[in-house]
Amino acid sequence: MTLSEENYLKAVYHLELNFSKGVPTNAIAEEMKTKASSATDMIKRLAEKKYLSYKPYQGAKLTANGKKSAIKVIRKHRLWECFLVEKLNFNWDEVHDVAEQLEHIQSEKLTEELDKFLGRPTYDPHGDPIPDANGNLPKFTKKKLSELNENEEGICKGFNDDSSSFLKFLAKQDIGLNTHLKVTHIESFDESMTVLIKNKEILLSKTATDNIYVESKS
Amino acid sequence: MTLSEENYLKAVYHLELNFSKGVPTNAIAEEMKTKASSATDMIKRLAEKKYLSYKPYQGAKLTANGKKSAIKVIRKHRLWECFLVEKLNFNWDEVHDVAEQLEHIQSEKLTEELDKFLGRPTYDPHGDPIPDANGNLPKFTKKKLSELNENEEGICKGFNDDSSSFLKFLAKQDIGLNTHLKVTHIESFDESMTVLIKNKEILLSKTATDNIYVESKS
DNA sequence: AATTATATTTAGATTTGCCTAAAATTTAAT
DNA sequence: ATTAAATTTTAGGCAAATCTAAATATAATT
Ligand SMILES: [Mn+2]
Ligand SMILES: [Mn+2]
Ligand SMILES: [Mn+2]
Ligand SMILES: [Mn+2]
Repeated sequence: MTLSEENYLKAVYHLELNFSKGVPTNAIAEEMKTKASSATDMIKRLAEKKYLSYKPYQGAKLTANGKKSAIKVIRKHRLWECFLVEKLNFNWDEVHDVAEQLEHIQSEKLTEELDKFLGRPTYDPHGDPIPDANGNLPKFTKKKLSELNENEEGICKGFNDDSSSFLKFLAKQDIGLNTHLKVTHIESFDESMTVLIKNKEILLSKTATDNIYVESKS
Repeated sequence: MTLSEENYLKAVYHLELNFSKGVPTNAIAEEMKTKASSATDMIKRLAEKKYLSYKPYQGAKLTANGKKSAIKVIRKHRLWECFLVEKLNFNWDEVHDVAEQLEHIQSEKLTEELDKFLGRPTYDPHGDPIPDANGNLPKFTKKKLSELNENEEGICKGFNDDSSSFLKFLAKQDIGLNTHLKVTHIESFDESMTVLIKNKEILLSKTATDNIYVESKS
């Protein structure tokens, strides 16, 4: 499997969480920052190789095989992110791009030994669960911050957007993994939220609260 | 620079040690396990990009720029080999192929932090010197074991052939980095050597002694 | 139901890296 | 100095991954 094929599989895997039927070509193209025609070509190749099923105009669905392959790549990505943060002094907002490269290194032994070396972590620096060697993901009851009601409390458990700009924004607001927070007010007209964090009240847009996962404390 | 371009630069760098004029196309092709025609194509591209100078039929010579790029890749290769052996329990005879992949990861910060994490090592698990961030190599007065005379003693400091089969052969003979040895006899007709290592006498072919570097103890 | 708009696919090109076979050049041997 | 052998280059093609522009299918409007 080529590097590009792996990236497409990963993209489809992530998108399947948001699409009940097949994942549309356009969604895949957007995720891969490429054109729909390129996506079509690659989807056909991956279908040919039995990594996904595909009917023209009906989108793509990963096969069991494709899902397994995607999860392997995601496992490596998240393990490397742990390594960079915990061993090499990287900040959590600067690991993603390097992990995008490291996730394609092919060596079962390397992945296994890295996992062992890191103490078999279950979550990456962004709170995302790390699949084990068999592809099993730890259970994860995540809820969007935007789903909390006024006066509800929660603990930050992850983020939907892994981009450096969003993570830097969070750092500036003093929001990190396991940060405790309380919703003090929801502005009805634009759904923006006032949140109490470490004795400071901060205002978060709906766009922001949609991308923050919390464990409801109730 | 593409992954393939980096590998060619590295190949030319290593070959320049054995060729006083330009490195012949055939030598590059052989090192890259490809055909002379492919090598010609790539040499032209690298010359176009000013990584090497090239006159048809006269072979290739790295420019200062090309040499710098090659050394950067070699630095990463050897640092990763240290990491695999010292942190991830790899055996020295199984790190090369994985390092061939890892050496292409692009991140100045990663290389620098890895170097720091490993304690700024100066030699890799095979005894090869690791260039520093500026491309400077530690001085290295290596001599082939085959150059020693009868009754001379030496300390093993590195190997020319990094292949798994050769390293496994060395392990079997109990030869490793810093192993002390003494030449007890040289068979004149085929230049094979009898060497005393840890109170055992073993016979080594010329092919073997040409690939073992020692520091003469005299 | 017909029309318009959107999504998707196909057609035709481009770049990188590789291949084989044939031509050209350099080197070695008669 | 010719001829023969080895090396190197050129010519022509192929597969992966991408692109733009045009054609086709599906979805939304009137
Ligand atoms: Mn990431
Ligand atoms: Mn992550
Ligand atoms: Mn190596
Ligand atoms: Mn080495």
